[in-house]
Amino acid sequence: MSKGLQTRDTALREALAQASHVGLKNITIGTLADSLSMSKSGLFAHFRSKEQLQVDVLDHAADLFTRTVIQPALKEPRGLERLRALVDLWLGWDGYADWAMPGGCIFISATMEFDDEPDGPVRDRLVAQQQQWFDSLETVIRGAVREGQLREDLDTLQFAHELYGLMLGHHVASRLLRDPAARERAHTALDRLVAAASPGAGTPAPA
Amino acid sequence: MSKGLQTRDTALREALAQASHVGLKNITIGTLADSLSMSKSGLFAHFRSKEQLQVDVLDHAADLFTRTVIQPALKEPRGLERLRALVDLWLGWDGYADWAMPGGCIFISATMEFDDEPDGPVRDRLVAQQQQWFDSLETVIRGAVREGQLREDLDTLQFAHELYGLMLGHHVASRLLRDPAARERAHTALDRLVAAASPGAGTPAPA
DNA sequence: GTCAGAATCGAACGACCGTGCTTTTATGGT
DNA sequence: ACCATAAAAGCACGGTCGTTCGATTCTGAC
Repeated sequence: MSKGLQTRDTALREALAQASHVGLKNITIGTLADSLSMSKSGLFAHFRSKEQLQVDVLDHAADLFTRTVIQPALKEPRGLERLRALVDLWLGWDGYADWAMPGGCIFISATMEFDDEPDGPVRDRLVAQQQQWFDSLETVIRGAVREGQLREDLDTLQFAHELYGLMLGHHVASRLLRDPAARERAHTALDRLVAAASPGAGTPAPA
Repeated sequence: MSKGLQTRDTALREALAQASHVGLKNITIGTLADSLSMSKSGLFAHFRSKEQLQVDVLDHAADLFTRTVIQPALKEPRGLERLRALVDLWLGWDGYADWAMPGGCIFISATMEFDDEPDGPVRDRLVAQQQQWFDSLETVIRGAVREGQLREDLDTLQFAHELYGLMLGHHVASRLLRDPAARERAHTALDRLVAAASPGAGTPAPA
């Protein structure tokens, strides 16, 4: 790898770490340069604008997410086992303290920062990534359906959304409220979610 | 109301609106002053620091939340009816477009901004508010238990957390993904949550 | 070892940041 | 109508922001 690409990579790693706890909007070329013992302008040259840096950080994070969450989960046998592995890896990702993302999942914080922003390169990329993530979730869920472990007529997209909500709840409980029971609560919620989608479960309740 | 308090109130209203879409961290005395056709220093005098302004904005939002969500819900008969009313009002609150909070629920965005911040006046206030909100949720849920509409041995705190996760999911679906089905999905999730907690429902599934 | 090109630096820019001070203007009780 | 006081304005400060540009140093193929 050429010197330039190597520096760029190091910079992105540090930028991700900083973005995870001050927010993607609030990373600063100057602060980042200091952390890397570089000049502002020297660092700046690698990305041609702050906006581009933000997009690159998102891409870097997505790569990392794929390698540390999605791919390992795909090694588990298809079905509920894979789904549970995915959730566990996901919970681990959100708690990636000390290295990579001391401030917790960057996609969650970036979502809240850019959700009501007008369209733009950063928001667009983020939306695309999240939609792709929902696709992956649905695929894994459908795997469990095909294995006969979840019921045939399950609304897999709804399931994916509820799973996502569960993870968001975990994020708040563990990070803001610092609740030691957060992880256990997430598992409980997942169990209930799976139970309601099991082939045995009757059509639920009155509206 | 004296002139000073009136100005202060107007300022807080505007500050809340701006904070809801640039984030509580990123509101600016200067921008805020311009929006109010005031001088920076004239506005600044009302709050003695930016940090104090942020705390005051949170308090202002909490007041508004109590008046528009909690109190109206308390007019419904205790039990599931009240719980569903609360959720509907809550969904409305998160979509308070055009006035008050064009950027969606400020507590959600503030949570993501301050979750991994060290303790401080702003974070502390936010945590206290959220914990109080969880208490209110639990109280309403317990009301449904006492009415015999939810089962006796229900873990009401777990229920509250899952309900909160559901709302967070709605926030993402409606604001980031702009999914028109977001509200319907939230209702579906609530139905499932209630169904699983109904007195009829058997002890769910294998671990 | 040379030399083109890549990588980095240093200095500067205009703009805006939060905050402190002093002065001007508006308010409202008497 | 007066006047103490409250509210707002004006101005300045040191700092940081993203970005530009020209000069400098380093890298790596030949």
